[in-house]
Amino acid sequence: MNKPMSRQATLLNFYKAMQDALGPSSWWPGDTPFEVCLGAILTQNTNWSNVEKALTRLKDENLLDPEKIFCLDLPTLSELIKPAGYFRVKGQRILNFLSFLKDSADFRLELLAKQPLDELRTNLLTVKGIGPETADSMLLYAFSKPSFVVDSYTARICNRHSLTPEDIDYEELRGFFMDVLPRDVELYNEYHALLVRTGKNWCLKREGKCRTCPLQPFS
DNA sequence: CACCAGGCAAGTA
DNA sequence: TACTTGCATGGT
Repeated sequence: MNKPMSRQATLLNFYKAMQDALGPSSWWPGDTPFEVCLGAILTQNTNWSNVEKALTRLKDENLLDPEKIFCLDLPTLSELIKPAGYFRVKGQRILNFLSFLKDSADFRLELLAKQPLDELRTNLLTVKGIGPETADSMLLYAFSKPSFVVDSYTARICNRHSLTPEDIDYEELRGFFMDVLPRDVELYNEYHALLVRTGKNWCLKREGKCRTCPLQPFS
C-alpha cells in the first residue's frame, strides 16, 4: 500500500519532473528590473514575442528609463508599444505605474525594493492596471521577493492533477503554493516558469500532447 | 477562417 | 457577489 504523498512531496516531484524534462528556463528575460516591470505589464494576456517587439522599440529609442517614459504623453507611448497589443490601456497602465514609482520612491526601483514583500504587494495592487499576477511577477522577477506567481496554466495543471478545485481563485492558489513550498526566490522563479512552459506545450487541451508531458499521469 | 497569448478593470444585475 | 465585456496585436 502506497501512502499518499504529502502535498509538499507532490509539488517537489512535479518540480523535478519538469526540470528534468525541460531544463532551465532562464526567466525573466530582461536586462534590468525596470525592463522586467514593463514586461510584466506588457505581457498581460499577450504572447511574449509581441512584448519583445515593444520592448525592443523602447530600447532602440533609449527609453528604458522610468523618468524618460514618464515624460511621454499617452499617444506617443501607446504608439511605441503597439506590437504588444492593448496598447492604449497598457500605455496608461505603464504611466500609472510610473506615477506610483515617482510618488513612492522618486523613480528609484532600488528604494521600492526596500519595502517588505506584503507591504510592497499591497502598494502595487493599488495601481490601476496592476493586478495580482502582474504584482507577483514584479515582486518575484524584478524585486527578487519570494512571491509565488500563479496563472491560468497553474490552475489548470493543479486541477487536472486533483490538487486544487477548478474554481480556486488567484489568492487561494498562490496561498496553496506558498503554504507548501519553502519561501525561496529561486524555487518560485523556476517553478512558475516551468509550469508555464509545461502548460503551453502540453496542457492546452486535455486530449493534447499529454502522452509526452513531463507531468504524468494526468488523473 | 478561428483561436490563443506569461490579465485587468469596469459595468451589469 | 457572480458574471460579462472591452481592450488589440501577431502567431499558428
